[in-house]
Amino acid sequence: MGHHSCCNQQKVKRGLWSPEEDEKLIRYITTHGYGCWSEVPQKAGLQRCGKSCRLRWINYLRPDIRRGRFTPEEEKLIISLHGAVGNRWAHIASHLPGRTDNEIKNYWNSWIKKKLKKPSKPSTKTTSITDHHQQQQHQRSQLAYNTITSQQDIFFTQDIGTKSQVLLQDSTIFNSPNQLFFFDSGSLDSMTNVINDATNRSTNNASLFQETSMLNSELCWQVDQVQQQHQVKTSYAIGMDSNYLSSLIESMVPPIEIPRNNNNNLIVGGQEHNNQLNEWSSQVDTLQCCPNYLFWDQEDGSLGGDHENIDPSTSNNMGHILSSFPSL
DNA sequence: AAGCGGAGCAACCGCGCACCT
DNA sequence: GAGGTGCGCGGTTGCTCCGCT
Repeated sequence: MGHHSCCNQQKVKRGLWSPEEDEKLIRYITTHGYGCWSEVPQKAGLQRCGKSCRLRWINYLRPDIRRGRFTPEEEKLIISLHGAVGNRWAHIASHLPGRTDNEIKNYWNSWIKKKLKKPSKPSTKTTSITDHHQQQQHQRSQLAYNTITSQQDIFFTQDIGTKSQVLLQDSTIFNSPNQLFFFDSGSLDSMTNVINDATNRSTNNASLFQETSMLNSELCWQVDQVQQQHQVKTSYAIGMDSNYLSSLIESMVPPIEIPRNNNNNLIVGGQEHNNQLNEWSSQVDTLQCCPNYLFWDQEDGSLGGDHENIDPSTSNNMGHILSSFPSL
């Protein structure tokens, strides 16, 4: 990849924009539109590179920019979306009209720093979260849980394992009656196979992971308050990226034997798997799981709309999910 | 009042992707 | 297909402001 020619010019100005420059840019774009950004500075009489003009316009000068404090609703949405898509600020911003990715990013960075400085609520139940990254994720999850207090909270989450782990650790999380969790999606074939396989081999937990075939199509995991004591009555599992499998299974799988061959590799569908499946299954092996945590019931609700082709990795689809989300 | 440090935020940098030639 | 260019995005930097000592 070569350098961008517009940014190599010696005479381009950098640093803060003056009001005169702002005015020139606004005047030009409002009359001509921006078209090709690399041509904007020349045509607008600015000694800036096109990139700089674009950034200034998008992040500051656009007429539809909303400034000022983030509302609690916006905060919640940011938290939820960040849980779902991570640091994809542009995607998050697309769900917050008038807010820019830069603004959200800055807000998150300062906000998260502030929150993390506060001593986190010590967990009453101890589970081996020794890894630093896991601790960070755990903190983030706790943060989300502590922050979101409405009755019907929605979590869009990538770190499904962390959250489910937290759920299992902390019964107070179940105090909210209808919490919904969205997970990023990916191929579920192998996971479904594993779960099916594991379920078939489980004698004591036949009710677990019922209807695992639905894993391929559904996207929501609903926690029902009725089932307190760390038991989830109605759970909808959904498309998950393979990256999340380990922690998910870690938290959900009942204490069953995962079939392995002599090389300690996982056997799924008669085939040996020595990839991620082994990673998570090894964690499963060592984790203490409550046998009655999860029930996978037949899906009887719908997120609304046609989500056959949902690709949660795109903001549009996430927007679709959000907009079609049923009011509970 | 001056110095210092942290918070907030605007802007830059570097990379990846898409498109065009 | 390869190279050039434009755009968009996430990460980072550095400036300004403000509170504290």
